[in-house]
Amino acid sequence: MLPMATIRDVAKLAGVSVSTVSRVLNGGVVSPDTEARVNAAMKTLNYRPNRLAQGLVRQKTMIIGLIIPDITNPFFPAVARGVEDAAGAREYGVLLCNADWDEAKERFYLRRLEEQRVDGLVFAGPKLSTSVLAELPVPVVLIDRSYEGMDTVWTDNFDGARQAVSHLVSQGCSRIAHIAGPDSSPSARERLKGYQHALRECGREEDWVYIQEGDFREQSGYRAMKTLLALRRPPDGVFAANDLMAVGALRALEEAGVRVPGEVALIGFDGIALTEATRPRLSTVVQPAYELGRRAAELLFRRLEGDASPPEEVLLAAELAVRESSRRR
Amino acid sequence: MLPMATIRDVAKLAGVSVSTVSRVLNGGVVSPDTEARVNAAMKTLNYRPNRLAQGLVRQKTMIIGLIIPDITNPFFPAVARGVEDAAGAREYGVLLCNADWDEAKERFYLRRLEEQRVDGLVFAGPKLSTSVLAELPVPVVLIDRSYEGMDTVWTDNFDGARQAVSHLVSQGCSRIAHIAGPDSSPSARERLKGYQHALRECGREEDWVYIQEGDFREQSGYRAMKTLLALRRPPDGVFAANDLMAVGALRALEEAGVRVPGEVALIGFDGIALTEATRPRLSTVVQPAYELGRRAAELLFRRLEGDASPPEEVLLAAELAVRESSRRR
DNA sequence: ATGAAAGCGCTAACAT
DNA sequence: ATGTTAGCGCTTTCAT
Repeated sequence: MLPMATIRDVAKLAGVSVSTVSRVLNGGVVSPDTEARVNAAMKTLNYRPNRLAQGLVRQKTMIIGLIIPDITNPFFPAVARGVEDAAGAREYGVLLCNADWDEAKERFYLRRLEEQRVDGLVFAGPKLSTSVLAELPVPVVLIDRSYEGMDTVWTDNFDGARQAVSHLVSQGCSRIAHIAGPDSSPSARERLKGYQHALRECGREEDWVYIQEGDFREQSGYRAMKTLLALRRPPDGVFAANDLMAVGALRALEEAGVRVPGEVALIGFDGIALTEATRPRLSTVVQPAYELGRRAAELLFRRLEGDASPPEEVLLAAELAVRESSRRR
Repeated sequence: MLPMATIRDVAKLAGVSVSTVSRVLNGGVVSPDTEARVNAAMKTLNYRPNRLAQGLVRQKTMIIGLIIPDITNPFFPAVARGVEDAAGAREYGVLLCNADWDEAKERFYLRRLEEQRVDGLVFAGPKLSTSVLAELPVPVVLIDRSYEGMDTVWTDNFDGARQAVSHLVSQGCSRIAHIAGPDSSPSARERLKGYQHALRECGREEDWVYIQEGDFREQSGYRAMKTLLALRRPPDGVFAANDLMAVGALRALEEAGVRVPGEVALIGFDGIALTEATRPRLSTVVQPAYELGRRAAELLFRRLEGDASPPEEVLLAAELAVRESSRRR
């Protein structure tokens, strides 16, 4: 538990100057003989270079920030893991922040990360005005939300939703409902648009009456489905804007004794593990969550390495996974 | 995107010395008048104190490390969230590391965190020898594994397992199997012991022949259950050492057309969200994952505040959640 | 109440 | 090939 050795201690023990030690640390020219002595000294002192001090002079901390809404939400662990793997490979650390879909918290953590002088930032919070993000003194990559002039990586939510609805149509559904996400979420809005577009394409705008807004949580899917079932002519196909709400809808269906997919075909969005555990297994539009995180971090590192090309918008494909809850034929 | 203002810039603009600025920053004695001028200067320069520089002189970084096996494993997000909440409340940041149950990675990240001069560490990796952890120059709190002389917080795995088995007995099971976790996991070993103990208590050691070892993953639970079903006299009750393996077992049971809980009663361990999505819903022993993380972090902060009392072992209770997969009467 | 100056542990010119 | 030195941005005595 003694104070950690400094570069000075190493220098003294090895009988050289601190700059020589710094050189062996950072790969400068050093005679093999001194290098050996320095390394020996480092070992006996169990020396660890101080990243704070390095950061202060080099003006980089080798830390990036990651702001997400909530790591306990099943969509984000894979995102975080993707970011961490990309960072770890480059000797970067990741500072994790849970902002709870709360603008004040997003702001709070942003400030903290500024004070920490993180070298860059992956931001997956939906609330904070993008203009404040654009003014940050470090590169930022957005996840799941675009903004003119900033780097973004996101899933093609519009197309994913379109695929889901087309699939329901192909299964013979004639009244297709949508349990939408909160209007404040950019990706929820895209999914809603994709739903509307797909129906318009086959001349069925009248189904739009079956739109219910939820908040991405299981309970809201349950309630929305209850509402839909109480209609005079209930839908026979339901596209939920995320899996959690789809699971809630499934529960409502089950309680009402409605056969799935027989009477109502159901599909979700995200591709979380839960979808494989339900019976029937839940069809879903799989988001490449890990890739989302990894690509975002990799784009960030390209910026950190000096790439000054115009802002990129990386659009990752969503993939339809047809399982039991929507398969009728 | 201009370089961030320093304390010097603030001092100059406010017409005072840097030490005065530092005083208003840290609550020293300053005349109301100068304080106002300094604050104004900070605001116009959008000044953010540099935590690196502060850390270098104060010898603390306000960062703690968190080493876990894998954030995408459904048990850990809640743990991480607990740690983060406790840390955030004290203005600390959390550096997240995924060590993948891999000793080399645990070692690697440990080194990284040392270099980062984190003020302390919550360690949930199962592999690394505890003696190296005990020698760290900063306080460490272990999760889910105890070690003589170190702070630990963990779930009462032994008692949780005992509860699970007693419950199966009470449901009339006469041949109770255990799908164990890997022997390398301390908590898996405790659960196995709890299973054995409970059976011994009612004189049924003979059931021990029904022990199958898995690796905590879904697939291994599936395979273990297959093996058990192939037996001449298969078990009529199964306690899986975690929920993921229980889900796998459930799948095997379903494929074999075995009624659950009618012919085989099943119970898992952990209390992950998946257990509510299966049909039948999976009974389980709920671990207080969030609390595990929160308490670990809080114990760590007590140490950081100078508490030098003897090492603590915090044992959190596991709670039996009886759902459909094991309820027979 | 305020300022001057030393130093936290390191890197990066600049010398030699 | 190696050493000397001036900072990086801050806190903290010690003066005044």
